[in-house]
Amino acid sequence: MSVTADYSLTVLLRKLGSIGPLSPEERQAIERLPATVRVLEPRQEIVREGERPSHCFLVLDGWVCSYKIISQGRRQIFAFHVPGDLPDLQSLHVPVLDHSFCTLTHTTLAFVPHESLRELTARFPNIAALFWRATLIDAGIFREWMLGLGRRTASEHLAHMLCELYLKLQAVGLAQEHRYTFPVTQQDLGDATGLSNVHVNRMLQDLRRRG
Amino acid sequence: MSVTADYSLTVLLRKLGSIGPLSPEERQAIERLPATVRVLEPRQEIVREGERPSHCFLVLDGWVCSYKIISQGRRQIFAFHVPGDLPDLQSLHVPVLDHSFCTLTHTTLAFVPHESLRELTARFPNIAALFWRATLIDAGIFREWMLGLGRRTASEHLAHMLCELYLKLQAVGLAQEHRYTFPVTQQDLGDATGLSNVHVNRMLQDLRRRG
DNA sequence: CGCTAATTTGACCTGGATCAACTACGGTGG
DNA sequence: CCACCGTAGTTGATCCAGGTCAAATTAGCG
Repeated sequence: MSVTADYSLTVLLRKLGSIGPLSPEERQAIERLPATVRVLEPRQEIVREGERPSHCFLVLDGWVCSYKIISQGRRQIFAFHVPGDLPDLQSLHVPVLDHSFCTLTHTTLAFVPHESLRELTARFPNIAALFWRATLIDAGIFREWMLGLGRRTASEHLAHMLCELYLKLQAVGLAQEHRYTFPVTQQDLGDATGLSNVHVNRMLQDLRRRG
Repeated sequence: MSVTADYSLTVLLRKLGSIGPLSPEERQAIERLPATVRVLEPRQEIVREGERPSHCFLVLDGWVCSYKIISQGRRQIFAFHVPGDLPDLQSLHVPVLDHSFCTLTHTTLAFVPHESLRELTARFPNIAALFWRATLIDAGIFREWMLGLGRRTASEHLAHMLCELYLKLQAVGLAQEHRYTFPVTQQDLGDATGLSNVHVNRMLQDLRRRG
């Protein structure tokens, strides 16, 4: 883990801008948020279930996922987080984390003190509303994942997830022309879809065959 | 569907009180919320995916669930809602619903205009914070369901869900001494756990056998 | 070029689905 | 009071999507 002072929070502006309009003052306040930047290797833990973080982290570059592990190493991934996301925003309101976060790729994160975020949202209710809407959008994605986990076939589920990620990346300008780089292991994809890595592999081949 | 003027929102006080403290003024403001009460039969739709509701509904009595249906009648239930819950609170911030709600039992609902709720939360930021925390708690439950859908065995999943419902009912005083009435069909339980009604039946027998 | 992690392939197995019958039970109407 | 019905709950037989295990083949990468 290394620390650097050179960073830019514009990717957050882009994300919030895709949810609703921001005034110039609001943009400025966001850009001036104090942050500590850290660069992490792939597969490193960021915060663990049970901790009480004092900062939220913003993904500047790379991919992160949230997950939980139960007995016998069974793991369920709940979400993939891409640049612009604030994966543990909820720690502002629920002090102890009920799940963990780790990196999937080389990743750059900006850690912002809870206190600064609280000031920001108190001063700009509109930003608070955008954060709130962002979590409601995430809840909608959760529901879609549940539908896939419970009631879709393996290939439907995978196809749906790939499309969803395309849309998510497109919103922050990281995907165009129906293409994007997908730096996730088939094992991880399995942990997200509730499938085994072997079956993920076979279903992906099947989807490729069908276009 | 019948309409009556005789109702009490105290069950909401109880629910919010189990999340955080409420001042006397706040309690009063909640009790004075204008509401239209309706009594519904079991298995009736309340609001459907795609609608733009102008009211939120509060469960006063009975059980409600949120769900989505995909091709070939496959249905996934996302949550069970019991008295004190405001299942579609999110419609305050995301105008069009992405899933549906229906009753499971004879149910009494109070419909509260969005406008009144917006006034309430604007006037009492503490109430807004409690609502916000309530949705974060729900998100935590969503994650637990995903874990069950994706990575737990059928019996683990069922057992977990039954325990969770016990705790939820206990919070509003509807369960004591490790007992509660569970008015849900095995078919519905299957749609919540991603299992078939037949397998739910067998797993319940198995759990009963083991205590 | 060698090492490690990821993907792919094949053989075989199993948890849970499906289908179909049968039972229990609370109405409801005669 | 009983015959009839519709809705859940049970049970049994059979099937298959997806899991498990293990080995083989790439893909990176220092």
